[in-house]
Amino acid sequence: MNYVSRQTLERLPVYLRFLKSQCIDGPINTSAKTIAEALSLTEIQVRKDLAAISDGGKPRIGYITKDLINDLEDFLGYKDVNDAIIVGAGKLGKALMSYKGFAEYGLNIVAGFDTSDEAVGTDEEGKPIFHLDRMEELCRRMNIRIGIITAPADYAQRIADKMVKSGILAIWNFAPAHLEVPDNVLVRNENMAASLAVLSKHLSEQLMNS
Amino acid sequence: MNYVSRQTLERLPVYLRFLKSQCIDGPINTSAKTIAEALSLTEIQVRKDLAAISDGGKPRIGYITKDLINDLEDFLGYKDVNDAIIVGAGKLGKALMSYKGFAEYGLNIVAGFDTSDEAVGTDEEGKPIFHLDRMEELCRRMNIRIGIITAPADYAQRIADKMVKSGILAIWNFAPAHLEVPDNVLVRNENMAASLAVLSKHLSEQLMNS
DNA sequence: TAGATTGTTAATCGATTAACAATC
DNA sequence: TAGATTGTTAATCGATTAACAATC
Repeated sequence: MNYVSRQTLERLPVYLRFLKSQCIDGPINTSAKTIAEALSLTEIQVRKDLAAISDGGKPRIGYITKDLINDLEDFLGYKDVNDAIIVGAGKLGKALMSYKGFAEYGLNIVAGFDTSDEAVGTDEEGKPIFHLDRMEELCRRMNIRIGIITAPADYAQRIADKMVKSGILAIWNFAPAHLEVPDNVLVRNENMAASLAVLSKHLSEQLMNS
Repeated sequence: MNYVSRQTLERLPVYLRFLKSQCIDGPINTSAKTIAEALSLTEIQVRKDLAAISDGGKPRIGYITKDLINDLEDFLGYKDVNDAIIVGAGKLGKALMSYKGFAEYGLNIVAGFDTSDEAVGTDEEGKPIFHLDRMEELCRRMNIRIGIITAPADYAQRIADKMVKSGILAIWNFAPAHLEVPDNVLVRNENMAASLAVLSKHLSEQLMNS
């Protein structure tokens, strides 16, 4: 499979979502132009992205929708299930635990962990919340590779350390904290502050010009 | 104030967070090197970013921590309060409504909206949840400019349209949907599927090489 | 065949990095 | 003064866009 840049990789699920959304009564073929227009991208970019992960479309016809969906799902690994655990069973943590949509992406959150007496021992949509002390053992036993951090920032680094020790290789970090991890471990920050900065900058520019 | 690229803008809150985290007993001065090492960035990048938004540091000394914090907060508008509303009072919506941390960024969620009988009429951390029909009137009356979408994808575009009609200029979209809005309105997608794609790609690469 | 659409090669654009002069 | 650290100008790098040949 070809090399795919970070930017391309992030667009692929967007293409897939669009293709699936039109699939029910959908056209047999879809052109790069159609996709580009629907998603406010350029035709050329869509073609280049798709060239990297599909066997290619046919001139004058476009891509076979069904095959393209298939290729995207293959490449993104949506058909394999990745088990994950989540640390921090506050409101955000519980919201993610009970979100049904992740199944579509092959993400399966198997359990939550916390240290508070209130949370530990309860369930969230049938998913158990254990004490943090039991995390390593469960991760090892179940071969968990993905960890999600929804704990307060002060604990984030310690949790990340614990995750690394438990064999986790990819961390999805919702805490406003920079995490230090070994090279083979990837951290993806869901950086709310960055998003807010972009929103609020746009706002101040808009209001300035009026 | 200088032009600041999207990438720089997204890093600024990270610098600010670091500076604040060390401020209590913190050093009077902070160098670009210190910041870069703490955040796994390069010195040069930090300097260039900071040059755009501060009066500058002093050779051999670095930046005056207190002033730098001040400049960053000014630039990012953390001292002004931006009121916002949120549509979709499910678990994620409620989690965001009750998150105290947004205050630090100058974001103030004033109310939630939903259509379900269960949610409408209730409170979340003292913030009322109204019926969606009342959104436009409240936005107009309170001059709301920021809207947050935490509703199912199927409703996202209709909600966005309603937000635009209500005078909202910046939309923070958590729904897995592409939104069409006028040019003067900015959409920031919190694209979970993109994050998962990056995590899962890393994982498959790591597991392949072992 | 004609023409729409693909994939690729080259050009452009913008962000990051390097080199270096300025200065406390 | 010497040397650490700043800010700026130039070089590099990578992603996007444009141009165009290939083809169904």
